[in-house]
Amino acid sequence: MFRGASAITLDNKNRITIPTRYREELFADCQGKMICTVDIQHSCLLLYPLPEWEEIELKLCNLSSMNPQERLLQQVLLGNATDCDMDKNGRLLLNGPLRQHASLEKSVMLVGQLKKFEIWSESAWQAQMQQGISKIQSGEIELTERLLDLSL
Amino acid sequence: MFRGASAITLDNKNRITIPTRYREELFADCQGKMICTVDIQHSCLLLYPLPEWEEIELKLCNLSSMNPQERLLQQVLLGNATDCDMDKNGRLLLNGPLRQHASLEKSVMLVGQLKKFEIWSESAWQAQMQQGISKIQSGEIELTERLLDLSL
DNA sequence: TCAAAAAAGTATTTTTAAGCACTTTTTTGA
DNA sequence: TCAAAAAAGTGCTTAAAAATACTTTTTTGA
Repeated sequence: MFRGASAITLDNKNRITIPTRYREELFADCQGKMICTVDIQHSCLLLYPLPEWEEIELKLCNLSSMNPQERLLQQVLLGNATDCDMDKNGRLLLNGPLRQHASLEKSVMLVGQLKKFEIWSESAWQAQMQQGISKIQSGEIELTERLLDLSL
Repeated sequence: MFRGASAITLDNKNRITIPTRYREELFADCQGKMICTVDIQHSCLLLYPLPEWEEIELKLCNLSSMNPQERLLQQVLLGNATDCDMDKNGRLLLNGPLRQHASLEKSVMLVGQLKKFEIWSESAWQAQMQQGISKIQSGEIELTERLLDLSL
């Protein structure tokens, strides 16, 4: 399970270094083999250990390609899915389309979200956190059954 | 079970010293391994012994990332969740984003809240206590079933 | 006044990032 | 079609920064 946000840099070969504290778990999960694709709600990327991604692929496989919305999801998610293998120094290469979707420049955030990571540009992540917290504090969120169950 | 508020200081390496009276219990619970994240209602931090936090993580895991509100909560809580291990002097390091969320400067309050701690800037804590008590005394709080059941 | 705890200061280790060199693949032009 | 050049990918090394450990000083409370 991954958690926490780390500020990292995209080097001039378009690689990011995975923080060392995640590497052991990643090698156990997937020998460093991961899949990166675009997020459909935000300008960020999603990074999955291969076995996790394969479960998602199964679900995508069960969508109907006759339903335009379901097909669109398949196209976007699968079309952007890229194999990213950690190199011997714990780095991942991010290709152009992925970087563009998330507007990645030099300063990048890698955010642990349990079974996956999110990859954000630093400025976009900070904006997301600020407006997220103010949204929650101002009561703009509807408390679903599941949320009420969440006593912190 | 933790209770009571302690005034402590944030040193110039951004560490806080956990009062000694909590240390024995913390070592028994989690060998000093704790998770700190932001509070979503106030400008303060929440500090959990690892096993307590893992229960919350399980609940967060069952939220739907397709629902924007549920996903936002995951992002805020998990994205800010930071491993904090007590060092041999019983200290914890607090990173930048956490300190900023709670506006922590030198004077900090560590407040025991049963299974977790809250971390406040001293001034924010005093304000919260003052207006909290006056709110309760002026009857501004709605008495729910659960509150009526609470005979002090 | 003494002892224990907290805070501050110092040193060491680990981690990250940046620079450089080498290899492989792709493109281009003869 | 082939060879040369360019581009892209990979790996290693060094230097800076951050985290961690250790020690000393100061404060607090008994």
